[in-house]
Amino acid sequence: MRITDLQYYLALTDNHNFSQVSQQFHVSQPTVSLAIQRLEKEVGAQLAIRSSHHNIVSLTHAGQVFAQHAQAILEQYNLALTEIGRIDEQSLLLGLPPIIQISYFPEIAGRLSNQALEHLKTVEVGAHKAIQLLQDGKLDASFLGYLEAINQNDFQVLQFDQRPFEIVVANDHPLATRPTISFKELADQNFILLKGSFIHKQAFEQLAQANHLQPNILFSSSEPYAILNLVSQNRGIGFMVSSKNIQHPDVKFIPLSDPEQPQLKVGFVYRKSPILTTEQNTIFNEILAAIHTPML
Amino acid sequence: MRITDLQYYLALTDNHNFSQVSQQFHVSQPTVSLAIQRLEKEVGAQLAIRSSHHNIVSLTHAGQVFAQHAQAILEQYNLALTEIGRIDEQSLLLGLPPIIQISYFPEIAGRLSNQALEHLKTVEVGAHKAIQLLQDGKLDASFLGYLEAINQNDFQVLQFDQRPFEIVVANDHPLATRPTISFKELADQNFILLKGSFIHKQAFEQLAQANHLQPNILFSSSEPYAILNLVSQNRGIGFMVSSKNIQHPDVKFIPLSDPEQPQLKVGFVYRKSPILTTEQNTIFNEILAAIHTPML
DNA sequence: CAAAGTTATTAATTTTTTTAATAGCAAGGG
DNA sequence: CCCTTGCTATTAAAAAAATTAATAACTTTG
Repeated sequence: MRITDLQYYLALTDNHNFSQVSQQFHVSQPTVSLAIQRLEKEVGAQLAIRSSHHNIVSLTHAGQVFAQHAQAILEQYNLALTEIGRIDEQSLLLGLPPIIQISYFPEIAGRLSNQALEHLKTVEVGAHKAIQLLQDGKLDASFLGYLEAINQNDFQVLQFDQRPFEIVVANDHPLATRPTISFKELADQNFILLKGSFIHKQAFEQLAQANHLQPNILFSSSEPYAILNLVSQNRGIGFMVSSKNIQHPDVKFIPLSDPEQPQLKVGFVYRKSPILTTEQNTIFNEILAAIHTPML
Repeated sequence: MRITDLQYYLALTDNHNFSQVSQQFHVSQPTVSLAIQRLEKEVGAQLAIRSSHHNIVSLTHAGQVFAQHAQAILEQYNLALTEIGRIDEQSLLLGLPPIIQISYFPEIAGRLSNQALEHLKTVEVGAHKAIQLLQDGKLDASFLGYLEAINQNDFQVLQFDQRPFEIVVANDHPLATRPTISFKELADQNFILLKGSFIHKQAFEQLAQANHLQPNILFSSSEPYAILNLVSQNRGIGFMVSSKNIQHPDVKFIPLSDPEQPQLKVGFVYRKSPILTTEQNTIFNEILAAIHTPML
């Protein structure tokens, strides 16, 4: 069985037309015809039901089953090629969601050696995209921010921190003296949110829904300091995970008192048995050591 | 890329010897040599480090990465062959753990049409083995008995019932009048357990451990009625999930009062997007309908 | 019933794979 | 040291497999 035959077959399952497949791959029509016959002989079952009827090639039951496996094989094949293609770059390619980049990565980076930092490349991705890229072999590992535990069979997810979302108000805001605030007290406030952070939005909506509110969102910025500035001018209030990396003299972070509140969970994810060069492995272990030390 | 080349390569990763691989596959040594060269050319990287040195062929980093993918591809290939090989039998092959066979399957079978029952074949398997066989394409679906939620990415697990384990005593046993019993009261009892049911054993040990006991197990039988008989003769007490399919006039099932007690969870598992013949699909849907009706 | 669109078959050609023979290399034993 | 042993690579020839162009055969459609 050859990979090209599988490619023809998979194209056929899309196309339902031998001739078109042959054109797609710049080969003659009998090539495709014979390729499919070869496959059928090898698996011992008819895969496609041909009809000189215009346009209609349908799959047998075996053909449908086989299509799934053919796809899986091709994916694995492509994965192999991209992964091996990436080997020469001796760096470790890391996914980094925006929130982590802001709130955690400075601290983690501080714990890494220069040698490790030099060979570390990061790509900005959300949690969903990160898993996708890992699956495609386009990332070696990724940080993740999420609200609900992530379960991915083939990947190891290490959760290394968790912290609540807080309300940000100006120091001279009426709420600034409060030790805690419940979300439903904020029905009339204007919110300034973090743009591009799917997680902040998700957490915000979760709280809004639980409290049956539809809070007004004044503005979204992808730059946390822009938000703190606007908050300090009392243009609105913020909703953000507190972090020692995000500070402003004129604003105050106030915890929520809601009994059920979303928590930002922060994790590190990688293939269960990653094969790394010794250089990559060194960096990898440094990162693992860094996240195993509690965050401030 | 051909499957046979991958087979040679994988054998080589075991063997570290081109000549032995060639003998294994009854081909000449240059065949293997050239196959590996072809692979290396196709993936664009050296895979094996040869040495005319006796016995030492080692893998490059790329070679190790590629070995993983080669294995995955071969597994998928074999899976395709076995699955397609099973298609002709028009029946649905179902895994059935012993406990389910005794406690649930009679009721479920009663809800199926004759047509469905005729084409249903069952294989006795534990939960672990069931998932293994599903992954190998050797089962279409399986019932599962388990204590802790099962998480399997590629499979759909429907939990359709859950019930506690109970103590079985003879009607004239001193404990027979009790509405409930706590497990730690049973330290001095002789137990008669269900043999071959990994789940019963696991639940029993869980309770024993939680109560810091090492209860005496008098006997294990794989036949539930043998247990009930012995219990009725006051030879010992039983530990079993109650079921209307397992009854005996001279014994009584008594619930445990322990706050934390294991529950037998009963589920049905199948590939997320199963491809079934229309006949199989009919049976499949009947089973789904049957388990969606609450059990007695 | 002819035209258009499809897949299968055939025989010739081309490409790829396999082989037998052999070269070449390194280690180990006398 | 040299010969033997055990290995892989390289050849050139042979065998096998894949591809093609040409064409047959079939079905629907106008």
